[in-house]
Amino acid sequence: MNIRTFTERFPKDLSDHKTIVCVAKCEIDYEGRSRSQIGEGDRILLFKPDSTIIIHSPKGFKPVNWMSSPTDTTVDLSGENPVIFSERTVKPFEKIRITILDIISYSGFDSLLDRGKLDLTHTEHDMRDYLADNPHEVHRRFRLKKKEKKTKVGLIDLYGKLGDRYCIVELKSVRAGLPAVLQLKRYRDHMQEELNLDVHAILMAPSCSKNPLEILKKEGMEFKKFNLKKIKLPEPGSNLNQWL
Amino acid sequence: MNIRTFTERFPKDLSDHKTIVCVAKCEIDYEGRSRSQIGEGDRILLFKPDSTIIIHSPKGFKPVNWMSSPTDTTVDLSGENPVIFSERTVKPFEKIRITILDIISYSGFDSLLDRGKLDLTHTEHDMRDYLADNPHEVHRRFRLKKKEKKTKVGLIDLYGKLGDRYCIVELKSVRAGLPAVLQLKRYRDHMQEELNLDVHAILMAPSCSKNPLEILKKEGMEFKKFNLKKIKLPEPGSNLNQWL
DNA sequence: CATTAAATATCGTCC
DNA sequence: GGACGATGTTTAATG
Repeated sequence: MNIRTFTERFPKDLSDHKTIVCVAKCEIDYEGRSRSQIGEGDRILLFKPDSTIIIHSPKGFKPVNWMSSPTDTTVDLSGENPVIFSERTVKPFEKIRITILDIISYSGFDSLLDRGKLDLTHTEHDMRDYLADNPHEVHRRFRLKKKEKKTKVGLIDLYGKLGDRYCIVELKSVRAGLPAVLQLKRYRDHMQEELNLDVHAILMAPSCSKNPLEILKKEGMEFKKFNLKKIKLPEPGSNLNQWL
Repeated sequence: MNIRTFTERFPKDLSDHKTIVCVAKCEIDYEGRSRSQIGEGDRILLFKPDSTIIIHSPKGFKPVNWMSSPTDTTVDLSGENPVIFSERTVKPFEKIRITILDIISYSGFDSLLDRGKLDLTHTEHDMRDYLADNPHEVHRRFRLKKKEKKTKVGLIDLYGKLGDRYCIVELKSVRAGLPAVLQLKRYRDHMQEELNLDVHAILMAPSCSKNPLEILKKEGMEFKKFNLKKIKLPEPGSNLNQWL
């Protein structure tokens, strides 16, 4: 595979919705929400049928550059090196220029089909539903009044009462940090102002950072350990299994 | 390319640090911080030399599944279908199982080389440096005392004085929302407690959401519009040009 | 190793 | 389309 073959095969524009996987030595310039430039190097270029472009360096999780759909992508073959040029057609307006210096591999696929639906569980959403169904795991006397109660300063995960005292609960499926503690404090302060009553606030998470935990306690709020991993939840795919 | 060829080519373990790009019909199971399952579909599988695995569906920016380096990845060829199994060797422990149902394309690359260094500009960091050098753009009388001042409740972007009054500045390179406003309020409240003095607080960003802006004003803080795009900054790559 | 905040964050959902 | 919060966020900087 060389550049000549590339110029023959790469679509003039990508409106034919092919998937293209190309390994190439290239340079890349980007301008949009920020700007970037990267010089010569070998990268994996992925052009998706929905016009997404993703460019990976041989290291790391994050693409070195990318363009989110929808984009207009064309290739200019008039110069010495092919130049792929792509512009995002909606806000935020961004553009990228990929100068192809050498083609290492090129493959186009006409009809990749993925009807699979990702079934993701054990997220914070599952935690919230589980505790709404099992309020005693929040507190022996907790009675739920509302899941995801909207307020002017944000969404309270669980809202209810402890005896005749109001109680709000903030949930984190991963270790809680300062933002989580402040989020809870903000909800509590807002509700206390709203109700003109003392409101009990509980943070539930598998763990909490040290400094934020101190702040939480100083503010008279409560931390309660809760690990989603220890809870029996339907396995991913069980929604399908019901049909078998 | 068929499964037999795949079983011949795919390394028994990936310790030889090849880059592998493979398009395959597959099923994927993941378990770690959460759990996921996805049934049969055509996907692009990328195995990087640093043991990163990224799996893309033909749509969208985000991988449908992935594994961050470092991972131990092996393939089991004993059954009817090859099964790629990968485990993360450090926290968070995670694992993924990719069952290969059909191979559409397979390419291995021994020596992809990327020495390019991404030069990214027009980020919040550039905004902070620019305003530190041009304090009058914060306020006509602003005198900088410290960039990135550490406090118990976080990092203050710019810290200085307005006449004999203390002043803190929070910067956002993108539209500011509620978190930014509360971040600033937290810094201000902390500093006022610390100094036992009234502290002026300024939020600088290209724009600010409506509700947060109201809260900011009610709290006696100031919003000042600042758009990095309008500022002349060195182009990406200019750090290299110095040497030419 | 934990903490903290940025990111070209992306994505979903509600309004 | 804006606003808001979760994310298997990842990444980088810092103590």
